[in-house]
Amino acid sequence: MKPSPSRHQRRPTIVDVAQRAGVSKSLVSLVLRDPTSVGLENREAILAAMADLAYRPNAMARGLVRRRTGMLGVLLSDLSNPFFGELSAGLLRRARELDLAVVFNTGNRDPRSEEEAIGSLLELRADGLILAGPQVGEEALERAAAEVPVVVLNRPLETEACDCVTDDDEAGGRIAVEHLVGLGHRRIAHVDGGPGAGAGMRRRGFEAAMREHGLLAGMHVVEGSFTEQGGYDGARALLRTCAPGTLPTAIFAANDLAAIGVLSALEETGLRIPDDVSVMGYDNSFLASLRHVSLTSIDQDADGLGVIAVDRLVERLGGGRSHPVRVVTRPTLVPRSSTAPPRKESP
Amino acid sequence: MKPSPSRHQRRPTIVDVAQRAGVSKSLVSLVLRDPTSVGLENREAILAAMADLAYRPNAMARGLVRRRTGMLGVLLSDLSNPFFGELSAGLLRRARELDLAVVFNTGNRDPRSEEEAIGSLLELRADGLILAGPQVGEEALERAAAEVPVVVLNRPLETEACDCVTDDDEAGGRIAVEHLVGLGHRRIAHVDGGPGAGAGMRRRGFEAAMREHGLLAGMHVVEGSFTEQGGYDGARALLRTCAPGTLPTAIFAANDLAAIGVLSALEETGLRIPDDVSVMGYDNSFLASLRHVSLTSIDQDADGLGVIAVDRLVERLGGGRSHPVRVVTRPTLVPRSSTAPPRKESP
DNA sequence: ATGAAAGCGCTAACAT
DNA sequence: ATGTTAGCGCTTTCAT
Repeated sequence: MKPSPSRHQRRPTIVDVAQRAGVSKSLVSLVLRDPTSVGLENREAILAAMADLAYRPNAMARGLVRRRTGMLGVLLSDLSNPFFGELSAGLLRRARELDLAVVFNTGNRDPRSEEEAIGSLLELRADGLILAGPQVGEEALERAAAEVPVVVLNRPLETEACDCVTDDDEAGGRIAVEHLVGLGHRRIAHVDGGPGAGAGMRRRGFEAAMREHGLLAGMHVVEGSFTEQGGYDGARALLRTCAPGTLPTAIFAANDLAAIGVLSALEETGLRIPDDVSVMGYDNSFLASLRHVSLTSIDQDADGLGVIAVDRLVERLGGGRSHPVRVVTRPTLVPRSSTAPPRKESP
Repeated sequence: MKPSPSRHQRRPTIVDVAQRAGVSKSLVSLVLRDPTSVGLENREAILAAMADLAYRPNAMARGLVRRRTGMLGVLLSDLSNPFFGELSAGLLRRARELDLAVVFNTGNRDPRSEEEAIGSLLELRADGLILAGPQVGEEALERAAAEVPVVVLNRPLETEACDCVTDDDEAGGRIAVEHLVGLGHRRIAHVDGGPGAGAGMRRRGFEAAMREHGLLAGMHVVEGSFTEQGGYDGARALLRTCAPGTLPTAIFAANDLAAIGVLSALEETGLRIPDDVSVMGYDNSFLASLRHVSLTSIDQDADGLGVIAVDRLVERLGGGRSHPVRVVTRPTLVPRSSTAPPRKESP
């Protein structure tokens, strides 16, 4: 009969290891950090004892005294957006390389629960925070930054309290226009991302480039969001409001998800892509690369952003820098088969 | 001139709060757990002090003495698969409801790095582990289970050391066949998931149902994988090997991603969906629901699986159960527009 | 090269 | 109702 039914046994501590190896805890602790600093004989005894007991150092106890947990806290605004999946992949990979653990959390785009989520990461004593597209107010960001270094991703910031790394969304908007104009399009519409972070910049870039090309007359901007539904609704609105024959020959959506919504709305109306209308997205997520979709998109290298974020944070943690830093990455065009020159209408 | 340039100030401890409120640490500790058990006057003084200092309890210190961290460790086999995105959403939501933090990690489907990832979660002293589709050997699972309760998701298990919750993939395979046969299909192919967890069961369900319907003659099974590429390659193989006129009228892919690959391969050949060929996926991920895709799929309720996993784990943690449990959920059919009756060829 | 001792911030008996 | 005390498992001077 088992003593306590299937209870998990007390896990071995550093003292257990020390006893079994016949040394003091200090020596065991030393071996953990720098085995060579311990005499060969003792070292081997300790190593053996650790293996026998399946000893696993307690990161909390260590964190308590070291005042550093080796954990990075990450807030993702949205688990279901593939962009964040790719971001976390980069993040995790880099963190592992640096031997850091990552604690994820999300607030589901709700400012209140985001604050709670951040609070929870802080209670766990994450050494630093990476906030991807947070919706909380800047005061909340500053409060967090008063406790640990904070890197904010993909959200333009006023405050100097946080580091900030973001894709140049305005440039992205311009690149989209350049691509379409280069193809010969003159009537171009944008289904924007609504109030989401970065949406405004993409729209401004789009508008500015259109203006510079003297294409304001044929420009349309309709409201959308960063979801498939948003793109669908935006495209429907476009279809509804445009006089026949003045329909844009190209549509640039705020992100890939929305672009897929646009695709659907157009196809439902019997329009062919890219023959009748060209469509572009943003993010170059795996959705865009699906053969069935094959969407021309603007790549903001989510994976790379994750890596940069970790590196900036670690730089701060190491005390190597104390002034805030703004990193702005350049998006790039990834042409696929959803864009093509417009059909010749009148020569 | 700042004392130490932009260093983060020492964070207030329970002692700081106690001093400021003019009481002992114990009282502060009490207020943290049950405010009503403390005299009104002191309680208010303590609450005020906490607010003034922006005090945040140190979860590590607490965890050290309580022998419980309130953290759940979660291993995801693949960040980029939407299935896991939806799973984590359910997981996180339920965990938050129960006031538990979640620590994510991944081993990128590599057994060795998965073991490391699990080790890291264990060092952080996660109270329990949820492993979604792990690739590690059963001994590794047993070793982990010796330290904390472990719930394994979507992987059939021999060992009794872990709880195990999984979708009934074999039933899923049968459901797919029933749906297609009900529509009138007789020549049906399956692009399988290769060596991935659950792939074998789906295939077996498919084969069994085909046999029961006496459809073995028109059955094809080709190798694929849980990726778009796998589906694409599988469908190409099918197209290549089938004699003209004997091409299956329906294809069931191992998951949605693969189904999208199948879609692409068929479309490239000029085949129309569902007019020429019906296509089904598995997972009912958001991919399937994209209007542009609109894929009939088998739903295994990823979100719900996440909830169940947390609940099972918590049940163990509470000591409410010590024998292992197997939860098998029933998948359901979600019909969309990628399946339809086959074209009448010969009446 | 090794050990002793003093905490890290908190909780949980045990007093009062 | 409130204070005292003894750790939780570990690191880290400081001696030896």
